[in-house]
Amino acid sequence: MYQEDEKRERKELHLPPLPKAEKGKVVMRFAPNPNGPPTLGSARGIIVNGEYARMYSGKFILRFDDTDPRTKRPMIEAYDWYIEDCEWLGYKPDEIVYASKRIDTYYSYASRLIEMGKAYVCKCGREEFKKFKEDGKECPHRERSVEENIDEWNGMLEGRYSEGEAVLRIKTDMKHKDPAVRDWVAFRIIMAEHPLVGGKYIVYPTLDFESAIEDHILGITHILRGKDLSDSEKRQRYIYEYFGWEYPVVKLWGKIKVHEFGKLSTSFIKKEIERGKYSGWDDPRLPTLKALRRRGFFADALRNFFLSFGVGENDVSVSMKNLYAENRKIADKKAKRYFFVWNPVMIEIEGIESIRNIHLPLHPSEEMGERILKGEKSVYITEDDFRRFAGKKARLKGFCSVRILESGKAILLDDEKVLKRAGNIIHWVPVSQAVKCKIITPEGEVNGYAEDNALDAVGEVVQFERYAFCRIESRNEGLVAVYTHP
RNA sequence: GCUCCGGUGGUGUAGCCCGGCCAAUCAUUCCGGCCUUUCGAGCCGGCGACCCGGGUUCAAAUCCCGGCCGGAGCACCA
Repeated sequence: MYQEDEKRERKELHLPPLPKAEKGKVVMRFAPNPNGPPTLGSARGIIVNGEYARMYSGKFILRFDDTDPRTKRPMIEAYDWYIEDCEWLGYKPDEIVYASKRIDTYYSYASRLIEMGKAYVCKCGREEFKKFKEDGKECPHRERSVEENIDEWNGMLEGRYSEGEAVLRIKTDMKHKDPAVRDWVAFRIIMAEHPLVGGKYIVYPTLDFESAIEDHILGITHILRGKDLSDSEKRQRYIYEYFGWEYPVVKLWGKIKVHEFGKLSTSFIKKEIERGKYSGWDDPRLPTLKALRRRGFFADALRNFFLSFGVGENDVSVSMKNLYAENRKIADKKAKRYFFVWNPVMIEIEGIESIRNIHLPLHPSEEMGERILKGEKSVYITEDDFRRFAGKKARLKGFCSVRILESGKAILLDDEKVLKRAGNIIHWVPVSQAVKCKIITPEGEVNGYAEDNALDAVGEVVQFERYAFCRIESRNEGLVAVYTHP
C-alpha cells in the first residue's frame, strides 16, 4: 500500500506546477463541442484539466461550446456521452455549462461593446473583408456611429439580414502585425435549427466570443488549449481589456497523433458507420472512448498515458503500444487467467483412462481462488502448438506431459521426461468443457474454444493465457469477447 | 506572403526560465538472459539522444544570432 502511494505520488509529478495557481482557487474547464463522441483526444483534455483542478483542490467545469448548429452541428446524444466519459475517467465535473443555452447573455455583452464603440456590424462579404484585412485597411462600416450600429445589431437579431449579409466584429487593430487578430467576427447569422435550443436564435456567437465571455463569467483561472488556438488569446484579450477583466493564465499544448488511428474525422467515421463499415461508435477499431472502454481499457491507464506527455507545445506522435503498456500494468494485476484455444485441434491422449480434476489458480500471484479443468482424454490445443510440437514433447499446463503425434494422438509421458520449462508448456481446453468463443479484434474475428469457467467472467477483463487480454462481453451462444491488447 | 510555436535515443518525457553537480532522467519499444504455473507478463541485463553552424563564457542541452526541419493560425469551424 505504501508503495502504491509512492508510485502514485511519482506519477503526479508528471504535471508541472501551474503558474500563479493557488490551492483552492484554481478553476479549470474542458470545453468540447459535442459534435461527435469523446475520443482519445478528448480524454487528454478531460484528464489534464481535471487533474490540475484536483491537484489544487479547485473546480473542474465541463462546458459545451456548441454555438454552430451548421458547420459543427452538435449531436444531441453526445452531450451525455461527454458527461459519462468524464465520470468514467474519474473527473466528474463540478459544473456543466451549455453555451447554447446562454446566448442571451452573450447578446448583452455584445450590446455593451457596441455601446462602447468597440464592436460594429460589418456588411462586407468574406472576400471583401479579407482584402481589407490583408491590406491593413479599415472597412467602411468600421467608423459608423454607435447609434447606427445599435440599429444594425437589432436588425441582425430581428432577421433583417440573411446569412452572410452581416456580422458583428470586435474592433482590434487593422494594422496588427498578426493578420489573424484584425477585427475578428464575434457573431454571425445562422438560420439552422439547433439540436438543443431549436430555432430560438438566428445570431450565434463564434467560439472566440463565447469562450472569452464564459471564461470570465465562470471565473476560469487557467486555460489549457491546443496551440491551434493560440490566436484566441490575442484576439480575446481585446475584449478583456475593454471590460477591464483579467485574462486567465494560458498554457498551450501540441497536437497528439496516435499511429494506429490515422486522421479519422468525426464526419468521416459517421459516414462509415452509416455505410456499415463500423458497427457503431464503439467499434473496437475506433479511437472513441466508448470503444476503448468496450475493449477493456482502464481509466487509470488512460490517465497515466496522457500524464506522461506533460503539457508541452511540441506535437506528440505516439503508438498505442504505450497505452497498452500502461494498461497492462493495471490489467495484469486484475485479470483472471483462462484458457482460450484458437484454431483448435483435438488431440486424444493415450494412457488417460479416468477423469481427474485439475486445479489451476485464477491468477498466478494475486489471491483470486481457483478454477477446475477436467483432465480427460480428449482436449483441444491450438493448431499453432500442434504444428510446433508434432513429434515432440510438450506439457499441458497443470495437467500432464505428452508426446504429440502427427496423427492427432498423444502419448502420456512421465512428468520427469518433460522439463516443465517455459517454452514447452502449452494451454489446452478439455473437450467436455469447451465453449465456443468469438473474439472481436481490430483485424477481424478470431474463433475457437474457451474453458467454460470463463462464463463466470462476463463483463471482466481477463487474460487468455498465451493469447491476449480481452474483455468478455457476453455469453449467449457461447462467449463473445473483445480483444484488448497483447 | 504575414504571424506564432516547437526541434533531447525507435517512441514519449525530465532537465532549459535561474549555464557547471548532465560522460543527460524516467517510461516504452527493441535485443539478450532467467523463470519445473502461462505469455507478447514478471525479474535481471544491454543497445540507444541534446537538429546544424557560429557567438558569449573558465564552462552551454541550457544564453544570443543565423540556418535547416516540423507544426499551427491568417474561416461568418471548433
